[in-house]
Amino acid sequence: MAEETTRPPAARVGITLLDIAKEAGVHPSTVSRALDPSQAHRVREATRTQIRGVADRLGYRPHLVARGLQTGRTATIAFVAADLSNPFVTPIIHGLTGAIQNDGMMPVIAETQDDHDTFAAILDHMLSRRVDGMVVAAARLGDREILESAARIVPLVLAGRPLEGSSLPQVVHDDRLGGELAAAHLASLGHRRVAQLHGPADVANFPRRAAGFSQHASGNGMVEIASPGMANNPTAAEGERLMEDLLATGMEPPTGVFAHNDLMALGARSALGARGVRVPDDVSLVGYNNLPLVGRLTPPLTTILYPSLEVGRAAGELIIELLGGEMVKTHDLEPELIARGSTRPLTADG
Amino acid sequence: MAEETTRPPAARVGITLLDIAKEAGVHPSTVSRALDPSQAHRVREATRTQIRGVADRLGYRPHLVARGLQTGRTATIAFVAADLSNPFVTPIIHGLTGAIQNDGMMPVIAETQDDHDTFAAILDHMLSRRVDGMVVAAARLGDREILESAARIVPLVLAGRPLEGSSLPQVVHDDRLGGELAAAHLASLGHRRVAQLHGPADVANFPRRAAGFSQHASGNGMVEIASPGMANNPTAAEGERLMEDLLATGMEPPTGVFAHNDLMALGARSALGARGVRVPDDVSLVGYNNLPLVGRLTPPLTTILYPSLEVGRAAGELIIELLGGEMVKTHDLEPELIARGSTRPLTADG
DNA sequence: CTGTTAGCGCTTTCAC
DNA sequence: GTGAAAGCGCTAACAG
Repeated sequence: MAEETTRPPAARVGITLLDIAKEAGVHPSTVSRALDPSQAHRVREATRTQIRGVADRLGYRPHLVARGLQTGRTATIAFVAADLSNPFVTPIIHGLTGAIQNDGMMPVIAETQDDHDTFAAILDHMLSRRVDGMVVAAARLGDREILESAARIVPLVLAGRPLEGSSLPQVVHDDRLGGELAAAHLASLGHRRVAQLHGPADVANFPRRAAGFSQHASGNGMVEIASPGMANNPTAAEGERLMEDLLATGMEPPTGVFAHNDLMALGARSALGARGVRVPDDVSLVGYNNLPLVGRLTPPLTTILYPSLEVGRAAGELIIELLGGEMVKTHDLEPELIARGSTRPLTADG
Repeated sequence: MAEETTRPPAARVGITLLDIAKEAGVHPSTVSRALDPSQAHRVREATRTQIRGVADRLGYRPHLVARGLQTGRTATIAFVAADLSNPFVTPIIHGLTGAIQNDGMMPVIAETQDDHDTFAAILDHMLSRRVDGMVVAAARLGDREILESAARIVPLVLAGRPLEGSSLPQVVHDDRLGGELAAAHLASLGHRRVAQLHGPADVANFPRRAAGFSQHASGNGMVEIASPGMANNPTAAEGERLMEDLLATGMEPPTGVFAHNDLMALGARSALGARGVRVPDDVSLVGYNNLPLVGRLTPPLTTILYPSLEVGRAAGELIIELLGGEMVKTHDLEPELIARGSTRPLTADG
């Protein structure tokens, strides 16, 4: 005994396939087919255009959550950064977004703040959201297990920060070569006494840069002044601190300094300026990343190009390949020296 | 006649409530309650701890998509930017993420590239995703209707870019006052001949900054040199172009220049440098935003602080209030002059 | 305190 | 070419 239909419990918020089906006098599944580009050919043309007309008129909008529950895919890629305030991550997000947006996919963003437990919680949460894939730019050495465990469940790509001793798919950048380029550049300018400002050791980029630099330096007769410790974070404040410590040792200062990233280089510049040491007259300074603005500093900063935008794009493409079951062809993006005004030839009196 | 159970069609990927229920010998809904903090008290303690034990042992992870379909909420906030490569948006994302991440919410990011149709498509897509709210930092004048139409469906907050003639909830920043501060600063340094480098007119921030500046300038006996057009985008390249055009007019150049944002100021600096015009010796230069690095330029850039981080955070809080059905108390964030080395008192010979 | 039942909106066999 | 029926995993009435 059919009663009058009662209003559904949840406030009706949108048009559903059922609404269209009723209006068009067909079955919901027919509407589903007519509206799905890959199935539309199974529906007679007349029915199809009629259905589409009704859908447009009613302002139908597919319910991606419902579809996701059915299909198991959410058209969503997790992007996990350590610190969103680092200007180095923005271009990665930018590249990633561009690479996946065309496929209707979008990144969901979270930030670990370089805390392991937060990281673990975020990975877990992303899995609960059933993201289709993850791009991780937050890896530190201690995070390997949680990352590999997540990667067993969903395609996961490392970008921006590599991970020592892991075989996870990643967008590879040759940090070691970057370090070599920095040393080679200083060597070519005649510098002999050099020093590095080290980024944190558990972020794999930095030890690699350090190794490349040291190897080239020692192989070319340069003297590398032992560094006064290591940055806790790769920030300007830490670069400033390290540079101060170096100057405070009282030993003869280096004529060439390689800071492991641009932010640290900026901090170092401040420390040098405060001591009356001029760049590049007294000290040549090399950074890493080529952040958007460093070319406009006075003097403009010599740096190693890190192709962030391309890294983000490559990560997106990699994820999409992985989703399509394709072979993972690991992308490989080379560093490049950008010589600018913060380095100059060592003169006789320098 | 019970046959042997066949494998479910879709590859089993995770533990479900049903698995736990079977294992624990209770009904799925009891499991649901036991695991939901707000319902757990309705379950006997013994049952509850047992259920939780089983859940932990099995590695249960709630299926947020399924939950979302049932509850109508996705724990997701859309963030729509015009251009993710503008360093001005990162802090907004950062602040937003921080403000909502504690509630288990995360931003999904998309980029309009300042294209109206792309914008419309993105809004539509976000609605299809059933995001719980939207934070929009991409509004241009022509986007009003699509924004208001989206706002009728889901809580929507404007941040970063206001919208003329709209009553959408927004994080308010007083751009007009910012313009006044710039003019007042130049006036206090004795500058009389001034000019503006205008950002695009359909991004509401810029006309407001312009109006504030002009009003204060004319009210204080300054002569504002007519600008050579307007930037198509608020970028360094456009700032450079405008500054070149201004210098190329051949008329006596201004001694004080207000660029509508820092990027344009940087471009202007390059144009000035190329002509041998020194900052601040010949021209005092004021920007807007206080981007992370501009304080470290030589000379450091005088600018108006735009509190991006707080804007992002406030937008997140506003959205959460809106979701909770609270009154919208519009946040209000003031500009602030940051006087640095790119401006200096006008000397007799200047 | 727990089980039953229904259903969120969609896709997807399987029939006809 | 279209309809029927089932079910993705969960929550939320309603009983008892």
